[in-house]
Amino acid sequence: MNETRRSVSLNPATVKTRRCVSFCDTLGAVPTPDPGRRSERARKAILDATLALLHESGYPDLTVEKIAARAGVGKQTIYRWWSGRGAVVLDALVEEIGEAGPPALPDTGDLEADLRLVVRAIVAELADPRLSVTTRALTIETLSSETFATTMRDRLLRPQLDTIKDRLRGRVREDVDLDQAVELLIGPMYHRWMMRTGPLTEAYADGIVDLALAALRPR
Amino acid sequence: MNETRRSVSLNPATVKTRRCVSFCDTLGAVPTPDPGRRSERARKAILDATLALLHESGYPDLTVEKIAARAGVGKQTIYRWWSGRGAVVLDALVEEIGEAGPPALPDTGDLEADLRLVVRAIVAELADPRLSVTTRALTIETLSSETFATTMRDRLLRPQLDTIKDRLRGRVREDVDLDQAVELLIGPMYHRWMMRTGPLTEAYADGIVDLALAALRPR
Amino acid sequence: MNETRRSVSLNPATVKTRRCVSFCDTLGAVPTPDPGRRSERARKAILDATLALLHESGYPDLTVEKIAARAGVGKQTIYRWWSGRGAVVLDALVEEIGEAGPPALPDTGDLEADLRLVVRAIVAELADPRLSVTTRALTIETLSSETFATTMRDRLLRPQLDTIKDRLRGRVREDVDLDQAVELLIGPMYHRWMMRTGPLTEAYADGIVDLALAALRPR
Amino acid sequence: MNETRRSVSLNPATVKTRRCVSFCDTLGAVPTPDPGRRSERARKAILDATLALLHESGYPDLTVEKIAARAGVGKQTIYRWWSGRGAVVLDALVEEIGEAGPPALPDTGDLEADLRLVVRAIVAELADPRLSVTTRALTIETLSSETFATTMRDRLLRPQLDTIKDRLRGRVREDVDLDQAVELLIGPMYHRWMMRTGPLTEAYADGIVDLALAALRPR
DNA sequence: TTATAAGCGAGACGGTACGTCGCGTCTTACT
DNA sequence: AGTAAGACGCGACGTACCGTCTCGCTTATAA
Repeated sequence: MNETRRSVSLNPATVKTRRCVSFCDTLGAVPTPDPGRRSERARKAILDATLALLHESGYPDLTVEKIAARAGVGKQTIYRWWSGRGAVVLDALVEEIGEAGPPALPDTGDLEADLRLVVRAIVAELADPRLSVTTRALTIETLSSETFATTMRDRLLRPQLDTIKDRLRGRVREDVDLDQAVELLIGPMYHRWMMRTGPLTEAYADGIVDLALAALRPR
Repeated sequence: MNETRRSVSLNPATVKTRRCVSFCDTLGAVPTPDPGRRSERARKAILDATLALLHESGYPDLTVEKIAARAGVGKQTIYRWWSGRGAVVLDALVEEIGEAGPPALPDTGDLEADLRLVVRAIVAELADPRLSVTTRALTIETLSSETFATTMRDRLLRPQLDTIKDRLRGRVREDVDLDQAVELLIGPMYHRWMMRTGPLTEAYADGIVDLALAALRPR
Repeated sequence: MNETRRSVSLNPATVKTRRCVSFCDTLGAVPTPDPGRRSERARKAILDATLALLHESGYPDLTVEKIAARAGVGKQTIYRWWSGRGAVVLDALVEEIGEAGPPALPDTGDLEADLRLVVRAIVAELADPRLSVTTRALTIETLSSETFATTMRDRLLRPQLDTIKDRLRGRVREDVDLDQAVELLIGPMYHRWMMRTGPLTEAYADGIVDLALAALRPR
Repeated sequence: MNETRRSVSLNPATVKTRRCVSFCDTLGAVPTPDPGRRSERARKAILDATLALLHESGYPDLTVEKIAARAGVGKQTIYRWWSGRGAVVLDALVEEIGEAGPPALPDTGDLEADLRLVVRAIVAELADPRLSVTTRALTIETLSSETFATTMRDRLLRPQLDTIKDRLRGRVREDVDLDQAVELLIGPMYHRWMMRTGPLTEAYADGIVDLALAALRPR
């Protein structure tokens, strides 16, 4: 595979560095007005605009003002229902992923083959600059806000990890903690992706699966 | 006192160096003024102020203007020698870690015992909110800027990973890629830390070491 | 002495942009809903809330939204019957003054003594910050809207001026225009009050009466 | 001869909904940064833009944001030196009037003729919608903010009144207070203008002068 | 030994985005 | 139909920082 790792982010010399946290640690604490009166039209327009802008210009250039303008919506309508940029992005991505349905993990009976598929898919997504913008955005926001981290973990991450976890259950050494097992599979990829310590290729994905299975497989 | 803290996770054997040195060398974007005339007083004040603010209010609240004010320095003096907030933070952390000395990886001959020590130390640091601010800051900046990511990886991360890599060399299965091996050890921890998917305890550290060694150990 | 107005509280407050409006009766711009179904309870609550807020925080801080909130009324109920803040205020003040009854101008037969009384009363009211808020509010709205000005002039001001005019009739030089005569008496006070060009004292009131009578009295 | 005033006013027919404002009562209290560093270019651009917008669209449509945009200036540069819209307008008008020089009051030796000229000029200005916009704006602001009132009175009004005052000195009854005398001349006009209680014509101007002189002239 | 040019502190500048307030309109559910 | 409640699109507010740009004022060579 190629090394065309892309960069969502820009050179610090040319980019107006903005504060990474627009998310104000009040994710669940938005005054929550009566949701019955909420305009579904506005909600949808906002989430759509967010995704569009995110894919067009990346997370650092995403602003509440641009979202509002693109969505044809007043800023207040955004702040009424979300606490800030991060919260909107999270919802937008949840929506996006939700539409795509739950992550499909094949069950061929062959654990190694199945895992290889999943891990390769994740690696491919991380390696693709277009696809990984959102992951990058979520990760930044996760690091910036504890509240965001919690929500993001429960709404987006956990379901995906659980899928893998369920798949491993009963198929690995009995003394192994399943959460640790999943992280053994997932963690190295994310680390390499974030730190750019090496190429994200299919070969790499396979290597990780081999190593993980070597550790997990019943003897 | 802060001198006592050492960042196991980020320790570079190298930079005790100083002077000019900002990672803007690699950037080339800054017009490189005459380093001979640079005020050491200002440089130190800036880095100190940066660390102080970082520990007081965290990375998201850190701004160039605040650094300048706290350091009693003109903003231009910052922009003259660094390309922005991220660059200053990187230098500040390099300084901080440099003072703490190189990371000590014991060599008892017992690979498992040695790794257990290192991994436990890293987990301990990540688990401590006070200590992990800096790692958090670096990670955010890494995700935000490719240039930063490169510098950070080469100057801070690589040396540390190489220390572990060297220790593993010749002591693991021959068909294992050493970079992958290191990430197998390190990645899960960082993932759990970032995503808050579980507790960061000594037991967890030991579990990771067990799993990794199960995968790596020659049969 | 007769109180033509009462008012309370002054405070030219903070910076804010507000909309002033035209008065709706004359405007005809309001779709004139069926007045038969109008809620007297709401009407009263709105006017009361308006007066209360006016006296508490002054005209610049008075907003339609605050009136509605204080009155326990939907904003639409205000906009249905009035064209905006100014119109509500005018009605509220008409109500307030109406309750106090029409201004009584004593008729002792001594023109100078009578005028002295009236002019002193007006000066006293203008000098009292608490009482002059309402005058201030009406004047601002008058300056802002021609429609309001007309209504306000006809409903509030003219009756008062006519009272004085009637008293002067036949008691001043024959060649004098009575409207000008009244303004000669009234104008200077308002000018001094608005522009704060000097103290508003009884002595001043008397001085004005003296001057005006010197101009008006038959030789 | 130059025009002593320029000012402008709003066509009553076009008035519907407008904004009134209050001046934030901190006119003299702006933190006053070092005026030595102040950019004359920016200052001039702001005042020019303010006058232009004022004459184009009137006071109610004047906003700080528009001034900044038109002047090619950051909003902060306005707020750094003024407390708000009212303060800028005041300065702009002072500048405008300052450039025109002090109000020229002819001294023909014939007091009545001279006063007739002045009063006719004022009446003409008030009667002209285009010219009286600014007077209207200043009056609203004066009524809304005590601080504004003070500054406006001292910087704009007093000089003009003093010109008339000086002219009256020694030419009127000795027992007359000169401030009251000036207000006797000026007050009725402003009252009629504001309250729209009658036409503002030359005949009216002359009538006021006749009445005032009847009161003031030594017997 | 000056002059001279660099870095320096200070902070104003043109901007962008923030999060809030209030406008006047529109919608919903209730009376 | 009028009402209480309040969301909506909009526009302006006043603030925070961005990165750039003068200003004097040291201060360390090079003339």
